[in-house]
Amino acid sequence: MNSGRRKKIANLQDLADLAQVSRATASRALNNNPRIALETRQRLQALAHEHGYSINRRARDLRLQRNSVVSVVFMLDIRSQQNMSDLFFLDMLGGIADALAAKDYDLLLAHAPVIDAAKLADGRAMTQSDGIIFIGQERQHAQLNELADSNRPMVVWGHPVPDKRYVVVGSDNYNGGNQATRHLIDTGRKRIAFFGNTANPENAARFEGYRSALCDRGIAFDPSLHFDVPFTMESARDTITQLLSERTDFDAVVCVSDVVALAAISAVQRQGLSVPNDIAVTGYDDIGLAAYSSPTLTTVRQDIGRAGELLVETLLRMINGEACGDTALTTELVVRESTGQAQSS
Amino acid sequence: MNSGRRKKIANLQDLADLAQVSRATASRALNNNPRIALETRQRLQALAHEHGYSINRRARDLRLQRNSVVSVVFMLDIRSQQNMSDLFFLDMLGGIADALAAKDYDLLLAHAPVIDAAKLADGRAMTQSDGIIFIGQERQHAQLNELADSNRPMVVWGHPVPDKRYVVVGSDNYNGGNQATRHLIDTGRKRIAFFGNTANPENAARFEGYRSALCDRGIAFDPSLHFDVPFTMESARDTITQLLSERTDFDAVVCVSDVVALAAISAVQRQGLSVPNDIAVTGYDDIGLAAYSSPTLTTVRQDIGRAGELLVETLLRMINGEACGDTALTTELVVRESTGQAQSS
DNA sequence: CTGAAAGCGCTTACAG
DNA sequence: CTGAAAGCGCTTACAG
Repeated sequence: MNSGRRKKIANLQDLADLAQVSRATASRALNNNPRIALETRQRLQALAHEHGYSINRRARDLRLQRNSVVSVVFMLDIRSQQNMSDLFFLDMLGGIADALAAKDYDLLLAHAPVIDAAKLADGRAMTQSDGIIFIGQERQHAQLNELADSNRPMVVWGHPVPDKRYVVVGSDNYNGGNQATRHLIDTGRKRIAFFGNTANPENAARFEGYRSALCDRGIAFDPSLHFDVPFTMESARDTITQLLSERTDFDAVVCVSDVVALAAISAVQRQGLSVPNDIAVTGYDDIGLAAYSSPTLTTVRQDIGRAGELLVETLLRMINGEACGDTALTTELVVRESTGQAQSS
Repeated sequence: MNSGRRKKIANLQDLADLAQVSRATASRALNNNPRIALETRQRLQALAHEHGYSINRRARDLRLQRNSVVSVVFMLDIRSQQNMSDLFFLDMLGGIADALAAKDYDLLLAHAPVIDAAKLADGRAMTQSDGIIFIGQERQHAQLNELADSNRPMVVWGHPVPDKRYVVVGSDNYNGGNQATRHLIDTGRKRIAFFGNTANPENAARFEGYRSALCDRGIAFDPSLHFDVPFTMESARDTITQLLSERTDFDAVVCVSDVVALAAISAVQRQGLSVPNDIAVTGYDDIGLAAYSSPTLTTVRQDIGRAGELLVETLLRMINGEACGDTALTTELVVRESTGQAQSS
């Protein structure tokens, strides 16, 4: 008759005592090691479950010299709702979380709006994880390169910049920009502007796609139709409103993001013009709202949940010592109301 | 002459060897223990920094019998952009991340769209962290109660339900609903509808605030003006469009969220009516887009970054053994274009 | 098929 | 002011 049967099982030793086996056997049983008799394994596993015991991962990982942790570093300021495309990143975060969970890795979330390479290199995200995923490459390229030199597994969401020393997963930005522009040309637009700041590598590639689409269709590129527009909703609308009050000698605009596109639509409408009748507009990202604006937004979509998975797959391969190349996700043009057939000309 | 001066410092022993002290002294020095000579401390700290060594948290935490980890469980499906108010949660996540970092806790992110109490109770989020923050109370109240019985520190973002056994931090929903409704009455609206599903406790409280505002101003509550509307943008617009085709015998509507409000505006406009001239609309949350819709949206705002901090503060107090009560965040009405003064009547 | 023992990297009471 | 030793909870080569 065992007394104290309901005693709290706090560690492997307690469980082993209860089952009348050694700690080693208990460990093997819980890890389903085939060297242990099946019956013993099942008995131990049932016992563990019954008493709500599960292996202490901290101790296991210490012993196994690993972390089972992947850090995700958000290099955007997520504490401001200005940048609507953050929504896009939440979706990606969900994809990453699910993919990591499937591989039994923990997701350590770090928020580092301004990346301080030296500080980050010393920090936990870097030193106590098996690898890192960086979200929001933006203009922090130099610091990322610096971190890459530490030779720890890392992968960055963004666009491959020529002298980068890290692995990148991102959208096929060139093709995305190209698709949007071709669609506008094909629906009869003649003077197509480009809205967006091309200091950002992703935007620069979208811009290249735009230029070559024009070229392919025999339309001369007019540099005066490239307008630098801020990335946030707030300033984008002001800038575009200002711009439209000065000139509207274009019949379409390719925007670098849905946020910018929505700002553009709003500004065009305030100017008393119609989208798409007077000016057609395309976005990029296909955020949830794109299907619900008035008019609904034609945009370049990518499977962002899949992007999260891909980031994880790539990182895990690197953790396992494989060499990995960059990946560009396929883009797809989603045609909605903001780009109807050109009316005149 | 030390040879191998650039040898990799992998642990405390290496550092101690290099500095010609014992492991114990090295440990105390890095933890800035005043029992160690100041000079020794500084020397060791400099050495650690120089060689890029930092204490292995896994080992430290194992020894210290703690985790230094807080789990954040997202009970929403973040992998779908339908629910625009997710944006709201990303912002909250930022607040949580920053508050935890300030307290030297790691943030373990778990995505559990459908919460399985039994599974979660066994899982890492629960067993290997010092406490848990749940985001997205919604209708998972029963499971949360079940988890609460494990007596582990946990705090939930949501609304205090009568028989709950967990600590809640949330918006002052009653007051929020009340503010919005009073504002509509004060600007001359007579027949004010309510859009939203009140099975959700937060929404139910907002509804109560709406009802009592009517009552206070001597307006009879008309149950036929309460419409159940789905929470997602997609279905909300369809439902409201359908609704408006049947009846429009109201001149204002209090919506349970900005998402619903934006859907409502869009549906009203499709009906050929004007917001706010024919129907005024209020939202809830003040998501980034609220300031950029057409018309811009009058809504109930709460300081969501502060909400994140509050969740963390509360949880940390519980981890330290304090008993904690619920907290309701102050709400603030932000008046924009969607609720101009009533034109007629 | 199972167990005794060593050791992952740390911290701290105890001793000096 | 500093060190030797024990131990946090686990896993695994080695031995039987």
